[in-house]
Amino acid sequence: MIQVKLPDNSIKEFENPLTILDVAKSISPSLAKATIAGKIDEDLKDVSYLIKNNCTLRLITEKDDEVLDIIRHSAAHLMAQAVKQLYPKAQVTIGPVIENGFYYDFSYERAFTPEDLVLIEKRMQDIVKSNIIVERKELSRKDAIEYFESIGEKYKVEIISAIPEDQTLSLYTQDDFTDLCRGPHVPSTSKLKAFKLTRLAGAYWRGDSNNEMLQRIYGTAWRTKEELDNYLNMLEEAKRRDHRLIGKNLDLFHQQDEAPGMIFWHPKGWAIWQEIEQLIRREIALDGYNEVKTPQIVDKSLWEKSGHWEMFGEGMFTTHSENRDYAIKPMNCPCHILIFNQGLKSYRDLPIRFSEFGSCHRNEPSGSLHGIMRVRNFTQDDGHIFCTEEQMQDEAAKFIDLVFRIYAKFGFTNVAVKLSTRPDKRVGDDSLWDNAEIALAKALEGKSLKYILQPGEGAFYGPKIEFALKDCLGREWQCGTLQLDFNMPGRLGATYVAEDGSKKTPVMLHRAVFGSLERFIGVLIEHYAGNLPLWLAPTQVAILNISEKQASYAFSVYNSLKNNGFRCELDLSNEKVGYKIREKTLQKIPYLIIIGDKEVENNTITLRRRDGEDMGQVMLNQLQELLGNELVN
RNA sequence: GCCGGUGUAGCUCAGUAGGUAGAGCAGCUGACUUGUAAUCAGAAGGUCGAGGGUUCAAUUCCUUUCGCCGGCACCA
Repeated sequence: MIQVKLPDNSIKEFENPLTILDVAKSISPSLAKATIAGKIDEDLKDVSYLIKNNCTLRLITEKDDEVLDIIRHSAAHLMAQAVKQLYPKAQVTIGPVIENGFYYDFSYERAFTPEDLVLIEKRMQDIVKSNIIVERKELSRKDAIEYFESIGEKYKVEIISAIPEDQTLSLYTQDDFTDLCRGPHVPSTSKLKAFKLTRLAGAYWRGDSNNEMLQRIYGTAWRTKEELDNYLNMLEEAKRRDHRLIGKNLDLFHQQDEAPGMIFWHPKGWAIWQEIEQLIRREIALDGYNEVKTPQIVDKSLWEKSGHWEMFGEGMFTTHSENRDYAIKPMNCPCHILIFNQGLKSYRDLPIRFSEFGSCHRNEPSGSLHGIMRVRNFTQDDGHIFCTEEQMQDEAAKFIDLVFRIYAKFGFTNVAVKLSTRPDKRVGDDSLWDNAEIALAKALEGKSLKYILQPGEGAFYGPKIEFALKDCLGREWQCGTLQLDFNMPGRLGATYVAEDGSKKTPVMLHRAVFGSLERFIGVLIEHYAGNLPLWLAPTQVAILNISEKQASYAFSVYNSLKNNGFRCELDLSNEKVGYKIREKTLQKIPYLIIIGDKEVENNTITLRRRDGEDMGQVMLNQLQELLGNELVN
């Protein structure tokens, strides 16, 4: 007798082993039809899975969240089947599920084209219509290798060879297509109702740039057409929010061929920058930082001592003068140590906190550049804290508070925290790394912060905590960082005199709230879709007259606001007010002031908000109060 | 850096089986003096990313190169 416990805690008893589908059938035919997989105890299984022992079972239908991964994985197989039918010479490699979809990498004699994509998707639809049964079978390694060798799929053979000997291998077959896969999968292709192939790309075999480049096709798949449409709309929305587009339309900055990866900030973009920079200045002053400024170009020997030359020499811009070689600084930390090294430091001086809006250059690979998010010249809101080992945990904790405090001022409250530990390529011995990693973990645990561990992702000189903020579309942007460094101060000869009179090497914390100001502004633009809050808006108020008659009154309103520190512009152009409103609204200016004969007569202005709300007539002093109240930062 | 795509007026884009290009908007000039998301008219605006080749002739074909876009790889 087999007992199967269902989610409502009822127990069904069966005489003989039976499949998950049989259990579903025993409940109702409609449920059997809707069942896509089953969860036996904690494992997802195909509906064909044979239940032999007592277990708990939850039937997975379209309504369950678990079904998404199954659908996406099956969609990847479906795509591979379509590709093999259309292009028999293509070899399949891997096809995993990713966020929102799936991809499959193929080895093929030529690149796929957008036209191919249309054909492939069409063929996928045909296979769905034919309602092909998806069957699972298990094979020994030897048989599996033999099978894939017989059909000429050498990548699959390579994959199987890398799978541990003791693991059972399962194959999934749908009509003429068989793939190696752990599963589970949908029972038949008709379960795949909402998918779309989204893009083509090159991708290295096994993710290694030394390997052959494969043809990757990305797709997305969902439970329903509606979910698919929602996702596609989200992609469209992301396009509309693209900082490169908004940056151009709002005249914030530009980039051009002569300076790839560099930014030309226009007055409006720079106004945003300055607001942010000043805010950080105010906030870190509260936390005891002292701002410094260090040279842009420093002798190569410093970078050799710091270890950067060996590690990142390729990525540094260099120059020379009178037989000396220099590097344009890619980081500020060595220079901050040089400031620390001036004069004798006592333990009583610690912690010392230096901050710098440091303009750094890194010769990033051309293919990695992206708008203002990934550039070759960026400005770190950098800071280095020199302290004793006893102080470092408090300093780490203090910085964590600072990060959350500043993010909140920009409306970011959803922050992911990650701890990255020692990478393969690193400096310093393991005992130093042990201490550093433990200290960071303790600082996080002291704040009861949940964090994600990222083994091997640390910097070459120390482990780090990363702060990634989530924007309104749920996208994650890594910004803040806190890195503990037991190596560089020693390499560059930093010391302080301890209580016992001995010379000791301080611990250094590298830290940045935004990492790159350029990138952060890009994130802000996309998060707000250009509708920046009043305090950040490059132009806060635009004053529009109805006709020439009110020009001088409008000008006096403009002057009054300007003299009170508001960023405003006056539009006396010879256009209809509807035209001016449209123009200024497209510029995403938070407030529009409209001035006609009525306003002149009553000594008022009429206020219209960016979202279109007409706020009626207000007195000028009321306006300043209203705007002032909104500028809480 | 790698794979693929792409580069035409300030912007968004059309176009040429090879015969040196066209629209809308913006800008300019003029008229209109305007009440909450585009008033009308006129004139003007381009080494078709850059270099080389084929050709009587190249923006178009070939080639090199640069930038940009989508991924991959990288990211102190």
